[in-house]
Amino acid sequence: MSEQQIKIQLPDGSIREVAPGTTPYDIAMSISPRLAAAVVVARIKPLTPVTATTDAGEEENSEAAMYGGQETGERVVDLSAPLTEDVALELLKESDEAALKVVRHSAAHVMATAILELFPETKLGHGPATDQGFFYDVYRETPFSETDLAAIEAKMAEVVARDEKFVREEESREKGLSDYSAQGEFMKVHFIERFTKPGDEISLYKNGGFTDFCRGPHVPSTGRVKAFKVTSVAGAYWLGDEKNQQLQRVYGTAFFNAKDLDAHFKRLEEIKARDHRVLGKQLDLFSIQEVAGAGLIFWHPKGGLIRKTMEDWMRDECIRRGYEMVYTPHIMRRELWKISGHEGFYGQNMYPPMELDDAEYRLKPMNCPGHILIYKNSPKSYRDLPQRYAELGNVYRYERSGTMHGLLRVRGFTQDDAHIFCMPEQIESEIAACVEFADEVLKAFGFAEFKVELSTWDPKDQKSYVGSPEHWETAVGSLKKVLDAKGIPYREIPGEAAFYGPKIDIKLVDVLGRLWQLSTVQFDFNLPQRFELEYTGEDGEKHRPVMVHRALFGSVERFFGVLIEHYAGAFPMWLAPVQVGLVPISSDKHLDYARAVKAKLEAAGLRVELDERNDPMKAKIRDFAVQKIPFVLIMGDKEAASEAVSVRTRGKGDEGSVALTAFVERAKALVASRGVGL
RNA sequence: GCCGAUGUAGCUCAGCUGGUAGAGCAACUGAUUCGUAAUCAGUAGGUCAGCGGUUCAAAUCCGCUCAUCGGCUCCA
Repeated sequence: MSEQQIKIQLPDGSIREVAPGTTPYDIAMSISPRLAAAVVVARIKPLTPVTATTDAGEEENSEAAMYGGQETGERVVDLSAPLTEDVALELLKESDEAALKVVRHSAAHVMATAILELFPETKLGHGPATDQGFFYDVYRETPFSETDLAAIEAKMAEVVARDEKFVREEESREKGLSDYSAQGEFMKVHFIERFTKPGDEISLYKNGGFTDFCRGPHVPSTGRVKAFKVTSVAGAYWLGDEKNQQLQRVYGTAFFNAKDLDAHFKRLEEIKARDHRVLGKQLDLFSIQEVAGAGLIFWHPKGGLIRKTMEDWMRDECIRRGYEMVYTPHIMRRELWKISGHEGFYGQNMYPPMELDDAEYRLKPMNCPGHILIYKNSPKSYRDLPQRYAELGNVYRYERSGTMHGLLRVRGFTQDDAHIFCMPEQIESEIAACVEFADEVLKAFGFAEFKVELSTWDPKDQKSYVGSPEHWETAVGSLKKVLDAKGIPYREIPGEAAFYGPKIDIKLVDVLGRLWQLSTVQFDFNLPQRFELEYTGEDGEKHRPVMVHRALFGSVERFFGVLIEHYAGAFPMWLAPVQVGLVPISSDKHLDYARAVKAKLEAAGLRVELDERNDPMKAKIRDFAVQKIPFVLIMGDKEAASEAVSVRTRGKGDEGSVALTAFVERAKALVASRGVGL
């Protein structure tokens, strides 16, 4: 058999016949030595369908999953990996995204090499590539300091300079286990036990004196890790469980060249410049104050104005779509939370009870029970359904102290919450309407793209959920049916559902391509039962309604935070707290005209600010520009004489003088269109 | 909650090994009246996050608390 040639298909479709054991590197060399020097790793895909999975790789093996495609047998391998069967071969150069992940993973090995040379007592966890770079989880009594990180980075440069080859070796699982146990490498032992089974050969990668249990692949040698940086260190729990010991997660990033590395840090700076916490301060939109408490938001006048605009839009849209606006109390008796089940299932996230004369009260973490009480307050007939109650409801949730983050993760927030009570046969059309509404919300606020996740329960952990398996099955079924009918692609995530039912989560994609969880449409078959909700059917009998719980902004605070970052504070005209800034060229001569212009603009419903200071015109223009005001109108002798304004548009600059009436029309039209551009 | 870092004027920050706080911008006052991103000068502004300790002396050293930042975890 060994004499038999194997077929290698190249991307252009051509086929080469080579001896088994030939490596991708050999093939690259045979094409051109320059190609061989440029390639990093190879992607192979068996030409004949795979019959069995090649290895014990479990799905949880994230490092394996990263290089994915087990179904097709497609995988990324070392250039030095001997080819043993007919495959389609793709030689991946540095520009390939898969190659980037490989070099980052190799960088993690380089970092581990450096760490062990400097701090030999350190025990290793794992070191995967991430979207941003890589990390290595390690255990060491003393935490690494900033200087340690600098030393690690310097040592890494030495390891790279040594240009050590990454060599793959295999040995028996038993030997690996006993060696690692002897060295006290408890984490490596765990990984071997978890990702391999008795009798397997395990793979090790060596570079110089460093060996790591690793699935690979790697770049050919450490010298290929050309541009890297150790960025930070943070705590992480072993296996993500806070009951376990705390590891140190040392973060870094790596690229094939310094240019990409620089671009990466430039992008981080751009993200920082868009940070809603930074812009919130600069543009005076909101604050969080230590005396008041963490995670509690103060909306300043300008942020408040944007919020009002968002809320007005949302309320109008709800009413147009057949919802009715309701209001429910912020605190309610503890008894209610016992009935709803929140006391048991959600208690640890609720603020503790307040003792009053008559009973204990708790702040609401959700609006559902309030809406249910409204439903229950009068008998309902099938003719009344669906009932759609909407509320911009303030809820309070106890978030752990280390978890707050600007507007994105807070303790008190406003949900644009609604609950739909309907008959089972109405459920699919109601969910479909919710999904359409969510789509409309995202479009209206300028987000073009979104991703959908369907969260279902974990059947192995039934005690964490309420409802019978049949309930879950039908509920998940109707959510899927709606998504399928609309042709919306989605990812199903078992175990991610709320305790009371499955849900559709919609994550929007912002201008920088980041994902944000906002809209959610949740099925709830728990509360109707607990509150014994019913309606009288056509048959005169009592029936139980079905309940849908949905929030589209999700949280007004979070949505606002994402909006700030999406627009980098340069809000479209309809949302801008100040739409027009007025600059009189001379604050003596032109002030009267400027005031008259202001009055006219305000009469047209525009939000205007007039800078009356005795400062030079340029300074006033600059101040308005820094505040990212859409239009700045400059007025001097020429304008005053002809009822005109000189228009300076954000992002465009000086557009010259136009008649005041013409500008008013333009501005009004822009606001009415809710357009993003100016 | 956990690991690490940070907290100085409204904002951005400086303040070495302890000797009693400083700049730029903003604010205020005055001068300037200007054609598309920072006019000039002056004035005022700080319990150095809070509490406690060490010391003749603490922004600085130590402890605790609070908050923020980067992560873990969790979620709207």
